[in-house]
Amino acid sequence: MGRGKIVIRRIDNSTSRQVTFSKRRNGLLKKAKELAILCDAEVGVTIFSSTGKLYDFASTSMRSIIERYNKAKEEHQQLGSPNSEVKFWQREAAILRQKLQNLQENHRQMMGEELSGLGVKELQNLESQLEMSLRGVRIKKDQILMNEIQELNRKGNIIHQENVELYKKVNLIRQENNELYKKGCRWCKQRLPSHKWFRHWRGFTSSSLSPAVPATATKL
Amino acid sequence: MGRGKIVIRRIDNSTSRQVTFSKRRNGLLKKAKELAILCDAEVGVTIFSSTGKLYDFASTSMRSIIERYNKAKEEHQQLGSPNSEVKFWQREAAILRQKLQNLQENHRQMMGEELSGLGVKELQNLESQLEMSLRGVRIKKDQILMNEIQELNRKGNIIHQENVELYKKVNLIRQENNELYKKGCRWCKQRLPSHKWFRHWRGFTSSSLSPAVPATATKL
DNA sequence: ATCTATTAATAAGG
DNA sequence: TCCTTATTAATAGAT
Repeated sequence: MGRGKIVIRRIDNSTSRQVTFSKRRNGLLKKAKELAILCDAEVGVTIFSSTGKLYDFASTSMRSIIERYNKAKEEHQQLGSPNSEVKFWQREAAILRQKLQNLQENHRQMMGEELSGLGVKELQNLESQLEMSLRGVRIKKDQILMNEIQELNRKGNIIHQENVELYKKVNLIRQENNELYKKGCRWCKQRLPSHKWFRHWRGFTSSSLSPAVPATATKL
Repeated sequence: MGRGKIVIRRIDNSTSRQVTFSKRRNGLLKKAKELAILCDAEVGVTIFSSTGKLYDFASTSMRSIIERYNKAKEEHQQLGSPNSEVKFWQREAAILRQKLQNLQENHRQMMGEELSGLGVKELQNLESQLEMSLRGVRIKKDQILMNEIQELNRKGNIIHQENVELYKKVNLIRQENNELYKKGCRWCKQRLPSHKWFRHWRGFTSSSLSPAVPATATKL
């Protein structure tokens, strides 16, 4: 798979050996990953270059793979390990692995995967389960959305009320203003033309407005 | 590098997954060997199939590779050490327990349980996932049902054909009968009234009927 | 298991 | 190491 065919034998030229190592190492690691994903396998690869540098890949963890490897080889050789504690935890792990696998299969079917091998009856059960779940999820979602709408309406009403209050206050103050304008400034007794009046006048005291502008009004 | 392009994602169909595993496992091991030879590297590959079967390759020996790996990683916890082994399996069990818990939570949500705590966005994702699954399940189910209907139709047609053939045969034999009746009994030369004729006559030979009543006709 | 069309890996060269 | 390209090798899908 290159410009020419090669024989599988140590590459003499150290530069091309290094180049080939780099390419094929990447290729091997990639293929290992793919195998693990495609086929749901636990795969570990360990590579030491001729210069002693380490490259590795583990679909789970190298430790787990090495332990599993040792265990698999152990079973082939010696069946009697004296350590009962280790055995206990190994059994525990095996049980959990089994449970995980069962649940995973179940879950995959709910995800609509791995449906081959199921009969009509099983598919019907799955279908109604999914329908039920879907109904539940939709109800929950709608509930949340309805609550949000309700809450928004509530806040809207409050704000509307506040607006009404503010309008009243504004009108009240406008009237007061007009009266003051007619009388002239109560402090300096001046009468000014209407367009200069607002600059001259010092404004409302803060206490005259604040009750109508509560903090909630700014939340939205 | 096959008849079509594939995405690297777990293969759903267990048969093709098994076939692909077989092919790619061999490919990976071959490539590992080639890398070791071509580039003078120390290479180890460990593969556990999803069914737990072990496949491995070591250019030198797995023990040597593991030891070198441990040294390189500066992990001096020897893997045969019983003390650390217990700890390893304890951690392994804890990890599996955690995974199981996570998957369980996920699965429960897909079952429409434990929905509180989810936001609108998450609920929407769940909803569309469920819709997708449901579509898949229904398609699968319909497929099976359609196939069954087709098969029944096929069988129905075959039986209908057989019926037609049988009718022909019956008519033929009825004619033959009539002729025999007119001529009188060929064994005893008697002529009997029509209503006594059938009792008298010994019946068809079995070979005259059997070709028209094949085994398939009784299958339904 | 075998076949083969197609894709993926990679040898050679820069 | 990266890029390009011609060529071989791997393999997906079918049988």
